[in-house]
Amino acid sequence: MAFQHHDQQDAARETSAGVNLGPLPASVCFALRRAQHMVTDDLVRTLQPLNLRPTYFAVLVVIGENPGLNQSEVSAALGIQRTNFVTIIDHLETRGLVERHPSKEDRRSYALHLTEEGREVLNAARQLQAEHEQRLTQKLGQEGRELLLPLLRRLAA
Amino acid sequence: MAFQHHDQQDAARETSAGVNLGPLPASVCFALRRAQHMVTDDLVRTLQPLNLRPTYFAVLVVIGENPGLNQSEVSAALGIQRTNFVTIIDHLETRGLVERHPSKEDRRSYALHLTEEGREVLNAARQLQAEHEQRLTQKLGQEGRELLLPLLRRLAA
DNA sequence: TATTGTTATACTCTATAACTATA
DNA sequence: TATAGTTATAGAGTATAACAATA
Repeated sequence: MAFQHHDQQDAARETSAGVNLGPLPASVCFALRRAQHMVTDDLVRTLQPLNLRPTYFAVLVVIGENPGLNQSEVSAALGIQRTNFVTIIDHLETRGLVERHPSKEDRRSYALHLTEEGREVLNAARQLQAEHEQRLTQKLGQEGRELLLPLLRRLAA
Repeated sequence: MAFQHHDQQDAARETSAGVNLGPLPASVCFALRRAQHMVTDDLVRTLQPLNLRPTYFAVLVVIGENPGLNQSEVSAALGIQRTNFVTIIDHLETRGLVERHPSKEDRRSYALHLTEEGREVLNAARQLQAEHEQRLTQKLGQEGRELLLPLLRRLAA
């Protein structure tokens, strides 16, 4: 055949130190792991000045876009278990970025809202995150980025 | 309207529950996170019958392909810190899959080798991992997979 | 001095069981 | 009985500092 199967070559790829990694470089799981490590590290450093971890940023985004949701709704939208979400909201509330308002329809739940400072921090974070995203686009190319995102969504679906 | 410009809509995409996720669905970092979660879960379930986590599988692969390496070399090849690698090797040695042989050149370090059982488990794991990989290829399409891997490597570089 | 393996430690993320107060 | 929020707990993964033996 005219074109070679690069998958076969991938299977024998070596690191810079000459270590044979076998099938790992051709594995989507391990490639994802390494890419995510680098990208997350960059986003963590980018949001460092605001003392915001990526997950906390995502929570601010969702509450900012959908004020009044309760904890179960926000955590479900982000794929976080409600049990693990309590600590996150506790932290954001202690920092004065989020408020738990008593819900009028259901006295078991809280309606989540950003404070004024929460909105300011969120706006600053969105700016920094956009710069981080632009850095990735430079790495991938605009076309590369537009190819990558749908492929990742297919994997997550 | 029948068709829409999906690029623009990404920034306002909603979940099935109607929650607005703002810029998150257009973020490479968050898309990576979700994809990796799904893919890793599948690999974990796939290797479950062998009681092998993906990281432990990767360690067996590297030792199998490069017998005689020491702990620092294997851990560096996989991007694991040597300090965190100790527990991993302890576990694999206790299970009888890996042996630490005293190195003849450097009495500080061990030469790592698979046991016979280690080779058997590795072979079985490679078979299961290949099936997992094929499952992902069905999701992505062969072309999708060949687009995805180089993009992920560019991010990790 | 530098490196290999090691221990101790800590922080994040994730996962499960069980409780309380409401519905 | 089911759900929202909570607590307690445990397992991974990842990070740094410091030590003993050896180079």
